Amino acid sequence: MQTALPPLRTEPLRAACSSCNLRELCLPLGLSAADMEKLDGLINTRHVVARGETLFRANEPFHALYAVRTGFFKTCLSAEDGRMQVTGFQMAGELLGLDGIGSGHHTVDAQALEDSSVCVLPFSDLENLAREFGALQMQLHKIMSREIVRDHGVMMLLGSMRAEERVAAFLLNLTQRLQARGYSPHEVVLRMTREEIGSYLGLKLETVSRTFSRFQDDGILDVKQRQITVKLPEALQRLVSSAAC
Amino acid sequence: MQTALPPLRTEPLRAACSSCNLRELCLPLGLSAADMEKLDGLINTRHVVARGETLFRANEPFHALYAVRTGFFKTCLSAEDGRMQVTGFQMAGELLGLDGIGSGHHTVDAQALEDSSVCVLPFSDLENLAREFGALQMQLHKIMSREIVRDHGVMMLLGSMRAEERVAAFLLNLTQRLQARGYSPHEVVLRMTREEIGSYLGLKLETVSRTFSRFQDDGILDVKQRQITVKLPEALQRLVSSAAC
DNA sequence: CGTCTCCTTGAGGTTGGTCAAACCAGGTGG
DNA sequence: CCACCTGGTTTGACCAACCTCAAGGAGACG
Repeated sequence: MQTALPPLRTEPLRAACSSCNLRELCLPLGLSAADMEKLDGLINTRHVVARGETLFRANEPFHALYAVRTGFFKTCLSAEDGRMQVTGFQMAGELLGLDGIGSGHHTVDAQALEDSSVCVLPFSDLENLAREFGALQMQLHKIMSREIVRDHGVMMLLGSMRAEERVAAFLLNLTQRLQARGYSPHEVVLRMTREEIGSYLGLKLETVSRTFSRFQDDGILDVKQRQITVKLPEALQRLVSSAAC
Repeated sequence: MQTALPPLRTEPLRAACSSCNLRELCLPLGLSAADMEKLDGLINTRHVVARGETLFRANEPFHALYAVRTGFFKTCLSAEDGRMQVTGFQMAGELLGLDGIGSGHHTVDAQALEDSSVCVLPFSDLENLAREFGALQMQLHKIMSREIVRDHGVMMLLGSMRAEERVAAFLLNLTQRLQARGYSPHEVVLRMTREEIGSYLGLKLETVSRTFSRFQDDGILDVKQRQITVKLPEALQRLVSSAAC
């Protein structure tokens, strides 16, 4: 728990969307070269967030979306009584802050799980630019819609899957996203604790740990602390898609 | 289960946003009179959906958003293995179809739980209009963002609340939305079955039923089938907000 | 009046939670 | 270099919340 907010390091930034190797995974997807340059003009700061620091917290005023450039985040919703629910894990190319648009203030905490950097997208500028060219508008709408669809998937997970299926689905999702970023889908280094995984999946940390151990006994995984080797991805897939049998 | 799709009754519509008594709860919220008239031009059809019929189904192509005019809907996500998860219940003034924007096809089934009618908002027209005037763009973004925030709340519910708290939160949410529409927050007629409530809350129908019975024994509710009288809303509130004690 | 769907209630079982102890890796300081 | 500490992880024993299965009841409707 941090009490004093460490000031975020802010760097002037020249490297922009048009030269970013994440552009096919991020907001600029589908934009023409000309449009992308206009988007470049909007992004003039990058924030560096050290592991453990928060990019923003619930109730802070909302000004901007953030695109993860490097690193790994979690978003966390806290209830009045102190309970926390991890609502997502974000990696390179993914957007943070969409929850703040509706009310004008953030509703979750966004915390870096490793040293990270983000591009700052001032939201009113983004809306103005989106009015200028439809491709950006469409891309923004798609990203928000996909976040809704992702959330529905998590509801399905939490509402009607058993512990094994939840963990399997979680690992598959993680490996697929890593693969889309050019990493091997077989080697995963977990950036989050068992407790954070458990919170996301609606399980206790002991259950997550036990499930990892069971998967290891079954030859599906190799688990060495946070280093996971997926030996039988198809076994995970089977667990997720036909578990009701 | 319906196999033959009954054709949706479509009516030409003159009554539009500017004269709709839901305008303060729906998309036009915050628009000037002039802007609202432009929005009127976009909405030229209304669909009538009989109880039990679907407005759209997963995998159908996405063309439009739908604003519930009268009636009540559920949205349902189905997994490959046949499991269903109710992802939401929508009442007058709420939007259906946001999930379809990202992929161009719907990802859930939207089924009417009572005879209902909706306004059809062709999405490409809506995007064009949103580019013309920022107030509409902003309102659309806010609605999508609030849907994301709502989903996060459901994750909290499913991930870290016990059965009693889930049911209490569900009833409170329902009564609050009814109150915003001018109904008494004490009298609720449930439009959905125990099984649908259970699916939404990640519980079995028997657990929902037992929880209702317990609340009745505790004097919090009066339950007569689907007619619920909330006698002690503050008891529900207490359950939701301080249940960890 | 029979049938159908939905709801209620009971008895018993299972999954995952709780509590507790021990382990492990990494960092710190003597 | 090693002892110690810390946060995170693993594992076991036990327990309870919720699920499963089953029977019966209440309305709605033809």
